[in-house]
Amino acid sequence: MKHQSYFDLVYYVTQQIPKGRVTNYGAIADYLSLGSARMVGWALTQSHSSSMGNIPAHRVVNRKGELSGRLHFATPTRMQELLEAEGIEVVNDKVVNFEELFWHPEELDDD
DNA sequence: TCTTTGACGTACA
DNA sequence: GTGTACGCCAAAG
Repeated sequence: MKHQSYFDLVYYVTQQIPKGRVTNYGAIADYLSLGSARMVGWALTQSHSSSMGNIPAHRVVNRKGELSGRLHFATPTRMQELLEAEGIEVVNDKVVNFEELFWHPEELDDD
């Protein structure tokens, strides 16, 4: 690891999110000490420009578990489709059992 | 350089 | 529960 922008840090953490789990912007921002959840959101807007490319941004939702960033995907329904494909229930653009599926960066529960 | 905006979150009326 | 205000900090115009 070398000097990396908060962008890369956000991308890295986002990629660590286990399949079928979700997290929110505040958790990542706090874990990386970015100081603002907006930095996470902003980084994800540029996720398509990241060197890694495949950033599972669909696993990152807001504090309410709402798919606030769905409009930034290829299609507004893309985010929900990806979540449902991982076994996550989405109703009315919100994650069902969000608290149960919530994942914290510190847990790093691989598998 | 200044102003506005933003995939957020918390506080308060 | 809803609406408004503010903090946070970076990018775009």
